[in-house]
Amino acid sequence: MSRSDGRPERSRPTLEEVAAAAGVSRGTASRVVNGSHRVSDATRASVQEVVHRLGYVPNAAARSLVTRRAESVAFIVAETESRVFHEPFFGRLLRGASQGLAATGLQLVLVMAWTAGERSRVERYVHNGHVDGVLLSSLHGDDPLPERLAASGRPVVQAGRPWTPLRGVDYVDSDNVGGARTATEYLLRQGRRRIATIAGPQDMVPGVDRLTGYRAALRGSRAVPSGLVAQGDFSRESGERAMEELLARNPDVDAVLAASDLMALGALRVLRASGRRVPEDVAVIGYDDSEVARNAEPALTSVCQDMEQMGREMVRLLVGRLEAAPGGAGGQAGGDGAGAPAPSPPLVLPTELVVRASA
Amino acid sequence: MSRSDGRPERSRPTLEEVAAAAGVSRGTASRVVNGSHRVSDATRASVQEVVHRLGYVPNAAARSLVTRRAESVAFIVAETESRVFHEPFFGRLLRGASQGLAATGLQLVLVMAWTAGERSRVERYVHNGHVDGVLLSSLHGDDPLPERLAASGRPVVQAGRPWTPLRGVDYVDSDNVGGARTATEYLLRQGRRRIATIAGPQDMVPGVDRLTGYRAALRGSRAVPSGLVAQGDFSRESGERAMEELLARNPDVDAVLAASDLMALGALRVLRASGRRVPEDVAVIGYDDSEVARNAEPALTSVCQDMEQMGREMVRLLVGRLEAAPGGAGGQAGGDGAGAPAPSPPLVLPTELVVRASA
DNA sequence: GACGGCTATGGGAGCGCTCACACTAGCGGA
DNA sequence: TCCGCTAGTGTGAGCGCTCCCATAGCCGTC
Repeated sequence: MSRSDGRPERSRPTLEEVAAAAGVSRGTASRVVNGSHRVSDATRASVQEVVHRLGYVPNAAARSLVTRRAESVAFIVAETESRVFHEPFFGRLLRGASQGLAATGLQLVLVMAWTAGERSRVERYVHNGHVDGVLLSSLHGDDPLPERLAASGRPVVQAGRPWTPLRGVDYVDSDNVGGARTATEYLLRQGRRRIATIAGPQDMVPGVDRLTGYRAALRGSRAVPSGLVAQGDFSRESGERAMEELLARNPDVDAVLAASDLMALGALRVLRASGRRVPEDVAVIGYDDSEVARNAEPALTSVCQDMEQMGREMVRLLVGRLEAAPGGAGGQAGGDGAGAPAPSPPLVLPTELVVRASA
Repeated sequence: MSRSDGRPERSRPTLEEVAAAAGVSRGTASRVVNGSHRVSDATRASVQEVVHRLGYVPNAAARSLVTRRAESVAFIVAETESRVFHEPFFGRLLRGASQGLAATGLQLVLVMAWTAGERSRVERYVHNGHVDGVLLSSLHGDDPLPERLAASGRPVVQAGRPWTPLRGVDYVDSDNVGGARTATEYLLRQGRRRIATIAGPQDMVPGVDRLTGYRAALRGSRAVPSGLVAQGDFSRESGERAMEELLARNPDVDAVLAASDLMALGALRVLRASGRRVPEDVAVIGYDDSEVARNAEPALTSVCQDMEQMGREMVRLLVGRLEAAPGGAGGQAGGDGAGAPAPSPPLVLPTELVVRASA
C-alpha cells in the first residue's frame, strides 16, 4: 500500500481501495456507501471509518455509467444573462425550484442559453446524460428548444404554457387570463370607464393571455373597449413609449393595466410628466407584483403570481416523471406503445390582485 | 439488428452499434466522432452518415470515466437566489464568463449555494467530478468553501481577493482601493472638503478595500477625515440609514462616497428629503456603475468596474489551469513535490470614474 | 439431524467509452 | 528484392462503479 508512506496519494481512492483497507469486498463497500441496510453494524462502521480517513468520494461518471442517472437537473433559461438578471421573477422561480429540490438528492444547475452556440451546446449537454431532467423558462413564441430537449427522452417541465401542446413537455402555467380579467374588473368596479392596456409582446404566451383577460372583462361592459391597446416588450422604456402613444390617441383615458410592473413604472413616469395624478386622474395596475411595484411612487397595485410556488410545482412534476421513469433515458420520446408517458394534466396556478396606492 | 424493424429502438445507440452499422470498428468510429484526422475521408463520411441517421450522441459518463474530464465548469455563487438577482453585477460577471468559455467546448453551469445543505451538496458535486473547474463568487469573510472546493484537486478561480491567500485558489480582483481613492480625489479636486463615506460591510474584502482607498485619499489633505464614516451592507435601505446617521452627526457634509450604487441611491433619497440639493449642496458618488446609476435622478457619478472583463479573465485563468493539468483531478492539492501548482500572479483589474450629474 | 430460510458477504459481468498498441497495405529508397 | 516508414484500421484492456447471483454461516423446525 503506497498510501502509508509519506507523500499523499496522487489520485483519489477508489471503492476497491476502500474495500481493501477495510478488509471487505468492493460490493460490501458499495453497499455501505449507498446506505444499504443489509450490512452488519460492525462492517458498516469500519468501512465508514476508512471512507472518512481516505477521503473517499464516489466517482460520479462511473456510477452514472451504470445507474444511468446523473442525480442532477438543469434549469435552462433561454435568455441572455442581462435579461435574466433584470426580470425580477427569475430569482423567485429559481428559489422555488431550489426549495422543491432540497428534499431530493438532486443538484440544480442553471444554464443560460441564448446564442445559437449556447443552445446547441446545452442540447448536447442534456442528450449526453449530464442531467436527468430539465426545467425550462422564458421562451419566445414557438421555440424548438423544448421539443429538442424532450427528444433526449428526459422529462422536461416548462414554466408557462407553450403555444401548442408539446409531446414530452409538461408545464405549469399561471392564470394570466384570470389575472388580467380580475384586475380589469376591479378597475370597472372603481368606476373607471376608459380603461387602456399596455399589452406584452404578442409572440409570448403571457403577453397574449393577459390581453385576452383584459378584453374578456371589458366585453359587455360600458367601458370603451377599442383603440385603447398599446404594446410593449415588458421593459420600462417600452412602457413609456406605449403610454405616450395611448395619451396621444386618447387623452381622456382614466385607467391603465400594464402587462408588467416595469411597463407600469414607465407609464407612471409619463403620466406624471403629462401632469396627470395617479390614481386620481388615471389608475395604474401592474403585473408581477415585483419589488419595484412595492417601491414605486405611488406604490403599484399589481397582479401577484406566486413564482416560488410555480418553481416548486415544476419540480414536483419533474420529480414525479423521474420516479416513474424506468431507467435513465427512456428512448426517443416517441413510441406509440404502452410506454408512452401520458402528459400531466396542465397545472394552472391562481393569481391575486394586490391593491396598493396606484389604483 | 432490431433497429431495422418498425418500432424505434428503446435505448440510445452506442458507439459499437454505430461502428457495426458503418462497417468499421469501434475505435475508428470513436476517431470520427472525436474528430481525429487519421481517418480516410470515405470512412469518415460513412460513419458521420450513420451517426446522423441513428441520432448517436456520446455517453458523457462513459467518456468522462476514461478521460477524467467532464467538459464543464461550474460558476458557484455562495448567495441566495434573491440576493444574486438583485446585485446587478452578477449578470455581467456571468456574461463575461460565458463569453470567455464560448471558444472552448466547456459548458458553464451556475449553482447557487447558500444553505448548509446546498453547500455540502455542491461540494460533493465538485468532488464527484461533475465539473472540471470552479468559478466562485460572492464570499463573505473567510468562507471555508473555496478551500474545500480546491481540495478536490480541481482548479478554483475566485472573483475578488480572498482575505488570506488560499492554496489552490486563484483570483481576479478589481482595484477597489484605487477606485475609491480616485473617486475621493476627484471630490477633493472639485473643492469638497467635508467628504463622508458610506462604507460596505467590513467582513467583505471590497467593503474594506474601498474604505481603505477613501482614507488613503484623505490622508494629508485639508478635508476633515474623521467621524464621516457610516456603514451599510450594500443595499439601498442600509444606504438610507447610513446617510441619516451621517447627517445627524455632521449636517455640514458636502460630499458622500458610497461603496455601492444602491447605497448611493438611498443616500440620494435621504438628502433630497432633508432639503439638500445634489450636487449643489452635497456631491454623491456611487460604486459599480450599474444600470441604476445611469437611471438615477440625478444620474449618478460612479466608479466603474468592468465585470465582464473580470468574468473573462477568470475563465482565462481557469482554462489555463485546465490545460496545464495532467489528467483530471490532480490529487489532494497539497503535495510539496514538483507537481505543486504555482499560484497565478494576482490579477487586479483597473477601475474608472464615470462622471455624471451627481458629483 | 437434515433441511429450508434468512442474512451478510464475495465476486463476476458489464455499463460505453478512450487509449495504447498491434497490425496491414502500400510506397519509396537502399 | 527487401526493408523501413507511414497512413489507416482493428483489438484488448480497463476507467470505477452497481447489480445480480452464488455462497457461507446460522437460526429454528419437524
